[in-house]
Amino acid sequence: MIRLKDIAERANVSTATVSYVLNNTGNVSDKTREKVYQVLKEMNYKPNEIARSLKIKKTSTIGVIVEDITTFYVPEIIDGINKYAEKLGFSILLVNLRIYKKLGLKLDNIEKYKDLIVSATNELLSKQVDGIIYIGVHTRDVTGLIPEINKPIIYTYCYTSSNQDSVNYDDENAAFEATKYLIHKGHSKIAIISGPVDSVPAHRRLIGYHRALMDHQISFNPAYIKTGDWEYQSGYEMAKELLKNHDPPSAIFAMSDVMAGGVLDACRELEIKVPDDLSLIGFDGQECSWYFTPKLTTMKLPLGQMGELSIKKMVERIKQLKNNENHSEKTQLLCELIERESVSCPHQ
Amino acid sequence: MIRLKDIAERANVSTATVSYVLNNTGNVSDKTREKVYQVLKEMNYKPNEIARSLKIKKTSTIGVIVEDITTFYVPEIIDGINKYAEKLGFSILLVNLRIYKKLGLKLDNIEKYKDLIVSATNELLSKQVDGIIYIGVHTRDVTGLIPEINKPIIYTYCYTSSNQDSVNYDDENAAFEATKYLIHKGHSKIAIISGPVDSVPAHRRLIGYHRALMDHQISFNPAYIKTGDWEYQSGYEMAKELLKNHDPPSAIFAMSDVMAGGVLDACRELEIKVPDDLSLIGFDGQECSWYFTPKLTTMKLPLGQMGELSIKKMVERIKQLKNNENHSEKTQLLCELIERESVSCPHQ
DNA sequence: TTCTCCTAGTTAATCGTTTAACTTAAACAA
DNA sequence: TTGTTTAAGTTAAACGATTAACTAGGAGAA
Repeated sequence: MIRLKDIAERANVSTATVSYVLNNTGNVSDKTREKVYQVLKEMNYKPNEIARSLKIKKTSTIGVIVEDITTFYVPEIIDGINKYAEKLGFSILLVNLRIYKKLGLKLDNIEKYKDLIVSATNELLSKQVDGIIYIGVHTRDVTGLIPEINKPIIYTYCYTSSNQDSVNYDDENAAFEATKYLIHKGHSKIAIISGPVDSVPAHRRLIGYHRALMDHQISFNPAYIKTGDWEYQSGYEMAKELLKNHDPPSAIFAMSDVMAGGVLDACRELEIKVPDDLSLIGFDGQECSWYFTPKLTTMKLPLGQMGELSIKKMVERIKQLKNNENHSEKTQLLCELIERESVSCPHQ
Repeated sequence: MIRLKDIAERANVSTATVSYVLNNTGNVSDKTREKVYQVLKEMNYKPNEIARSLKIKKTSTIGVIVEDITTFYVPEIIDGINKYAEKLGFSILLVNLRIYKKLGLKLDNIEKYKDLIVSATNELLSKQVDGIIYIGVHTRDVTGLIPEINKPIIYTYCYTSSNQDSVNYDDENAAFEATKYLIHKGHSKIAIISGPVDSVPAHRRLIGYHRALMDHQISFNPAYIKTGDWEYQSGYEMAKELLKNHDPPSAIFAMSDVMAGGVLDACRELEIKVPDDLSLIGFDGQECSWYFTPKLTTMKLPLGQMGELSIKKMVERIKQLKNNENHSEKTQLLCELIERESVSCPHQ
């Protein structure tokens, strides 16, 4: 490994001079600078960032903690983070908690959950990251899960009720827009398959749904509200309940694409044609929803944007921390409706 | 930030003693050890791994380069890497080339391609990673793309004709098994929708397909071989060509799940029922194939295993490098057939 | 008593950078 | 001529760990 010192010796200057050349600081004559550049190239010098980090006390590395990298929304968020991290010269130290594999889908062992997060945080802190981005599960409130550290933390794809930075999408607005879309298509018998009752995003989306109905003077029918658990099977079952109703809805808004997948399978069994006999709108904008039959109309989450915004905010906070400022802000991004084939105007 | 020195002062010992306690080396009396432990806990000490890395010349960090983190196979490979990296105390420095976003799907600007890889490698080298895992595109030969470095490189999900370490799956065997499965179901008119002619894996799979036919004395019909480009649209078009044939196949083997998706849409248009009138088998085992109608029978890639094996091999190589040994090996893993609903026995 | 060996520590150099503080010599002003 | 300023370097002390080499003191042997 070629060191700065080797360059200095070969170029007959001090290590300081080489360092000044590399960092474009200090007073170096053009002649010396040229000479140093030449030797640098000759010896194919690559700076040791570890040594540099130790001295300047920053690593230009940010830690990204994800609960499970194989869940559909994670890669796009990371991609968004990357997009800007690269421009700004930040590297990404990735910690994949593999939390579902370790604790099961329910995540009910909260102590173990916390332990995993604490040790991930410690790992990142030991490696002297300049900040941490936490990509959680949107469904869960992560307040108090990550220990206080004196470095910026940005939460994305998860809620925290403490006054910390977070980047999310606007659940209420997205549900409002989805419902409004169905109403504008002429539907008034609009059912909804929600997430679990104790879920924050499910709750907010329900509010958006109600608001859209009220805005259009559509009376609210409690029989049209079903509670699922985000997964396929619950979509399937709730659809059956809805469609066997004596006054079935003409449209269903499923709060996840995979529940919408379950609805479609229920419809096939009951020989109900989508979108001819029933309109269906999903939520998430997962790639797989394009392959549904019919191709699913859905609300696409702004995942890439969330990643981008997270890293931008991170860099801002790092700067502010240096000036001893202390800000934080919760940001909500808008979702985008993707019109495909699963919604049409109702009969008659 | 609490330093080792702070601990030493508070415990009235030298920094060396503290270091010996932390690393469980040297001669330290039980009494002193206890005292140090106590202070360590009191002050909530977290070692500075950057300083440590500088001194011991290893970072316990491996660089993972991916061409595009949003492609379907990447997260599962990373998850596999993580599984073992964590146990062994390695962190992951992730570089996402975002290569499709930068160079387009064709990747024909080979110089720019190389540039991106070189600068990713330099970044990782500067950060002193102990080795690099390169997750490529299976379809492309990456020989010569990554510069020679004196640290282990493991290639996975890509070919390299040089004698470097690689971890892949066995294309020929997978195609052989898929074809054999159709034959055992009673099919003999088996068409195949291949990847591009110049693609190494497509070529190998074709060999496996041929071998299965030959093994069962089924004559080979050139009209049953179509060339796609792995994408949906080509599956759709090639299916139409095959099915309009005067002697259409009773089964189609599509070399990617998304091409199989195209086949299904073609069948819907032509009112051909899958699996009743036509059997279909895919390749990849992407999650979305479960949501196809009917649910797709497909060959699942051993992605998690590939990740695991990559990191295992990496650790082995790091150890060997210390002893100045120099080995390398190309490993191929088996795919697994997932039986779902898109294959049945042929009529009459 | 004297010598040797152990045990339990300490001292200080080192890893590869950065950078404050210093030096030297030339340029310029009065 | 002398003094001041500036440009272009150099020197050496950090950064926070590790570890080879050393030391001091006690135990045991001869």
